[in-house]
Amino acid sequence: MEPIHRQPLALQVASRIRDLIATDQFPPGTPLKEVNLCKQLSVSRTPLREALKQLIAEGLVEQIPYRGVVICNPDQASIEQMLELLGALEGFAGEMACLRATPEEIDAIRVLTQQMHETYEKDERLSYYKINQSIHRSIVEFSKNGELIRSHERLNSRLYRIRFLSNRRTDRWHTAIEEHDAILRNLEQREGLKLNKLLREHLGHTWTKVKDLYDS
Amino acid sequence: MEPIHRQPLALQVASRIRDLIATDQFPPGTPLKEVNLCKQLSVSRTPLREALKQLIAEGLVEQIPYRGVVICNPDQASIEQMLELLGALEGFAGEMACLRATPEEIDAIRVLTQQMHETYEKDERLSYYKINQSIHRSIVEFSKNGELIRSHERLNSRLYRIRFLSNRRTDRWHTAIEEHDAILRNLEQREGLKLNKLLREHLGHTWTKVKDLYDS
DNA sequence: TGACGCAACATTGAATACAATATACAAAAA
DNA sequence: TTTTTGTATATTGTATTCAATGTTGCGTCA
Repeated sequence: MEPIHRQPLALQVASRIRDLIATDQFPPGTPLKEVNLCKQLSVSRTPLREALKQLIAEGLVEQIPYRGVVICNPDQASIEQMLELLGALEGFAGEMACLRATPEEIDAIRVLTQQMHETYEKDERLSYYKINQSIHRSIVEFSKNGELIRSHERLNSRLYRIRFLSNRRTDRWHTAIEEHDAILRNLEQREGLKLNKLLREHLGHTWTKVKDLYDS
Repeated sequence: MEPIHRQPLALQVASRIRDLIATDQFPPGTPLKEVNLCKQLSVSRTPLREALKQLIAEGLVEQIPYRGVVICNPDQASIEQMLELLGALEGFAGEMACLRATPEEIDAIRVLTQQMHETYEKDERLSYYKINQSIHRSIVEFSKNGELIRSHERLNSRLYRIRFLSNRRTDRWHTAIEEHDAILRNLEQREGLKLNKLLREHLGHTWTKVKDLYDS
């Protein structure tokens, strides 16, 4: 029988702060003062500090001894590296998915890709963004490798904000859709190596989009 | 001038426990009682708890609410998944290293590979193991991707113990050496794709070694 | 004899209190 | 006026205390 999952306070606090970062309510550079946050979240310092430790381990915030923790503001170089790694992870996941995904699972990707087209027609940015994330996350899940899924999840959450910001630019939208069609095709035909390459390039394009954002 | 790096107590505690796990002084299943550990390490519960939070985030230990922390005992399936991911990371790192490693860095790999041969001649297991780790870590470093390096480091530390245990078996030793020669050759000739494949297979063989250990 | 319930104990979760360290500002000296 | 130094204050690091929860064992009753 399914056991009941408890949620220690520290975990709840951690995910709350994670959301606040992802939605840019705590933009990079924001100092996280313990006593302030304690009041705002109405918890004591102990669970808050444990939550912060977790976020540090995830790389979302950084800590300087006796000077508190601040939201990380990754520079261009680290973002490029993160996206490069994310591409490698997704590419490999795609390759494994070609071996391990069930036909039903591939159907799900087909549906999502179709929905993505619809958001494009209707010019619905936010929906597009979310569906795009779903597709990528699903492909990774279909690799059936739990470690890979977790690594991807962690890294992706660190990039959530920056990708969201870069999503506003319209330039590459159409190309991105075409790439997703190609991704679907190669998954259907279980062309692992090609899919790997495709996904890596896809993430590489994301980097150029982000770079534009920074340069402008 | 080089700033002085401080080491908060929690970090020191974390790395100490990490070592104790890697060297099998805390074998899987060991329950980590807070008050006991506090006495042994002579720190109070707060920094210890923060250290444990970090180890949980790294996946070395797991926590059940109100029931404490125990050393993880990954089953065969998770070890296989971890090694598969490690192979993907190292493979990709190798590919990038072919693009980015300097001739001097490749020389360093050459030297290490030579030393590895010597340990084989002299039948020095422990040295072999350490040199092997050095080679793999170096290749990852030469990818010049900090995120990749950190991810690899984290995952590798979780596998440290199990790989160490499987190192005792002699069966595949000679083959492993030959594979390292091939790895060196492909790095020298900057054959990124081939090196990627090679490293992935190399880690795949590690899995069969570990599997034997479990099955016997 | 076995099962149930209760109570005492052990252990973790959370909050608070205290100590160590860094920063900011003001006063004094050059 | 500028620099330096000392002190006050804010903030984090660590220890201790209190509360909540889980477990174990014993005694009683069927």
